[in-house]
Amino acid sequence: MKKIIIVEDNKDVQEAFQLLIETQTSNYEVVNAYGTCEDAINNLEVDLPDIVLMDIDLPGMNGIEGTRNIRQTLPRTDILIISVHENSQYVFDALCAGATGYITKNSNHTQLLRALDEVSAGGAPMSTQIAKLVVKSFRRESESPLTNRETDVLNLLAEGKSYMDIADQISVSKDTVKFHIKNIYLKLQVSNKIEAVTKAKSEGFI
Amino acid sequence: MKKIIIVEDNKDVQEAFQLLIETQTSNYEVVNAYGTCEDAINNLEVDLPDIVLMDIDLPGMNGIEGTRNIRQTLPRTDILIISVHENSQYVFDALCAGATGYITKNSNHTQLLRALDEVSAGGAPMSTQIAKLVVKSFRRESESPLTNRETDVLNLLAEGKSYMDIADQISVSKDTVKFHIKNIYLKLQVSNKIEAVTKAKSEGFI
DNA sequence: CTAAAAACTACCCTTATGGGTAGTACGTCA
DNA sequence: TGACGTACTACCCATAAGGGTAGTTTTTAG
Repeated sequence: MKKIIIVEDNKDVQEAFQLLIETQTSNYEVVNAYGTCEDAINNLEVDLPDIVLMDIDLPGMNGIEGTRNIRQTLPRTDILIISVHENSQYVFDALCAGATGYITKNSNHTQLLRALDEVSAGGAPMSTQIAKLVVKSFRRESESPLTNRETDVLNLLAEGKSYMDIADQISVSKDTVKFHIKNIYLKLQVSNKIEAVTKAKSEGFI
Repeated sequence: MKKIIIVEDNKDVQEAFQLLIETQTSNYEVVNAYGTCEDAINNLEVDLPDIVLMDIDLPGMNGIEGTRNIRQTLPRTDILIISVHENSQYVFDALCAGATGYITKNSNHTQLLRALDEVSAGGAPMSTQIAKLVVKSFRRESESPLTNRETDVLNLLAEGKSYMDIADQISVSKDTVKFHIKNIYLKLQVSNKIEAVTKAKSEGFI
């Protein structure tokens, strides 16, 4: 039997979740429900939840700070964010804070219960649109101003290779490598390796 | 009717997918199946697929390069990776290359068909363990071996500052900065700025 | 076919970087 | 109290990196 606590300030939603879990499942029990993270955190040692269902918009400490906080105390507890926000910043912040999954409030009952099962199975449930956001964050969209050769050179530079290493690897002279790098700096408006690599990475050129 | 192409060198798997899609769905049709990315790419303009089912281990161009390539030609086509690898590097590389979803080959028929529906609905299907990997990548767990001072120095280094810049900024001598950097290299087992910054970032130290 | 764009080579010069070695000073934990 | 970790300073040396200039060849696009 997995112990669940709910952190949700809207009483109706809180009760709906509780009812749903208690009537529709036999593997989960809601040991407590709180309206604020502060309250939940104060009782963590007593509740020892396996799973926390966490809202984001909460009075006082928000759900993301709460997530970070709870994970420090109970690192093995899974925290499932249930939020109205599909905004990418919220999602990433929550995941960075240590949330296990992120589903939206408009998910239906079946989806919520499946999410609980997925969490228990070591998974990371995310609603379709959320998963899309996460995947999108891995993608590079923008057009690179760099030529293929320059991109090759920059990639090697990013690996920590020296001019000579790069020259050997792409079979050109050291001066040619230097030439390409000078052009890269010009295009990216930087003046050293680190800045070039950092900028190129953030822009998705490499 | 969504058009699908399959890129998979194993004939049995290829035919299994094809059969599955043709017999179990009415919204999808397999317009072609190829054993290599090269073949698939050569026929892209003719096939104009809505969805590409892509293997990773392929003779010649691998599935990740293939994904990058296809996305350049047909940016609106969804590419669903179907791979045996649950290795995080493969997953991230695939997502970075522009894959829409990543499911493992041991997924059952229902899961594969659901993945197709999710892709069509604008989602990003991932099998449970894959989603977990992705979520984990947002997390920072490890303890930094660096002292506070070293971390400060490394952060400035990561901004592209020179030894002198850093010295001025933290009000120590250039030699002291050098000293810290030497220790950073020692601790991170690297030998230049780029490697240090890259490693520290990937380990979450900065 | 021709004019760019891209890739390439070369040389000069200054500063930055990385590696080695040798110390001092301060706080803390055993 | 004495070893250890941290922070700091200093000097030497070789090589890497960055910036400037001046060209040739190859590819690509109009």
